[in-house]
Amino acid sequence: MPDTRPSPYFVLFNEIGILHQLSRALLEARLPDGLLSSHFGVLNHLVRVGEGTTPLAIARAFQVPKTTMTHTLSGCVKHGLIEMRPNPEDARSKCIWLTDKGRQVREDMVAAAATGMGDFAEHFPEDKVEALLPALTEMRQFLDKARDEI
Amino acid sequence: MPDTRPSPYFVLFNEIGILHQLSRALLEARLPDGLLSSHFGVLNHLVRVGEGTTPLAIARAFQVPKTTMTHTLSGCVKHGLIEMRPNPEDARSKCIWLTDKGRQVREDMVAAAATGMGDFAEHFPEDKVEALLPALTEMRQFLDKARDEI
DNA sequence: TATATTTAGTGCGATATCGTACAAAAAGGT
DNA sequence: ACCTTTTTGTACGATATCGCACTAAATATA
Repeated sequence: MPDTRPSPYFVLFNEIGILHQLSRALLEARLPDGLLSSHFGVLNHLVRVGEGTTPLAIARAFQVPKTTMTHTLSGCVKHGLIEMRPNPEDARSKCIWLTDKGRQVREDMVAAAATGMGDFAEHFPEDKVEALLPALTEMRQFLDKARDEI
Repeated sequence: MPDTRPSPYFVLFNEIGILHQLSRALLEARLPDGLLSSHFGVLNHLVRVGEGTTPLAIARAFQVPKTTMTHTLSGCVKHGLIEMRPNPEDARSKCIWLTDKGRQVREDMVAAAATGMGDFAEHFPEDKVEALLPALTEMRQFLDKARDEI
């Protein structure tokens, strides 16, 4: 009789998958027209980490293949949220900058997401969430390294 | 000057997105040929929760749209991992059962994933992971309900 | 019973994701 | 300087995802 009790690791990654699914669906339900959670992620990243980074750096930050990021960025360009300038230090590369519209849209998205987050925040106060972050971040960093090695 | 410091909620969902990305990529790198993390999830679910459930119930469990689950299940059928029988209690519905091959493949997948999990388990012992699960599960359940209401 | 509403699953179309292969530039080795 | 290897971004094709619309069956209502 083989094991049917799942190891906590499977449960963990299963929960993470579902949480990702749910949070994405919930966010996108509140975003305007064709805006996607991936676009939101990029805009947020640019504001937080700083503009002027390259597509590859962004892809690495989100741990998605660079082709995926190319596609996502082209979607942002099509929506007029970002612009791609040549990289003065590397002719192969590009630099990503927010447009004014992109900054504005990001503000709106944050606001929209925040209202949707209200109920959530009531049940899960900031300090409770913050308590989770170190472990999750540590796991992320570990898997990040493992990805290169394994 | 608008806020650039992200709320812990954004960080949380960002980490979850990346963790999902990484764990999926890591798992699929160890799966045979065309097998996908979604297939693995379905097989695992059938073993854990029990066979004979319906496509819709599985879709709800993973919180994906039912069309997505239809597609995933048809992939499993094409790989000979599951079979769909008519639901004796509801002629519209189907019941999902593992095939012998499906059970075998699931065993192999679990083994393959487990070897890849070895390093991870060293750094994150079971009890550390278990300590995280209640909060994550609670969040999942909350968002689950919120999805219907909002 | 007859009709309306809800529910389960699927076909279809649009789009996202991602692996492969590629071109151009950069970096390293001779 | 020349050649090789690595790196950056992209085009392309295959497949996954998912919203919409539909059929058939079940359920609720008149």
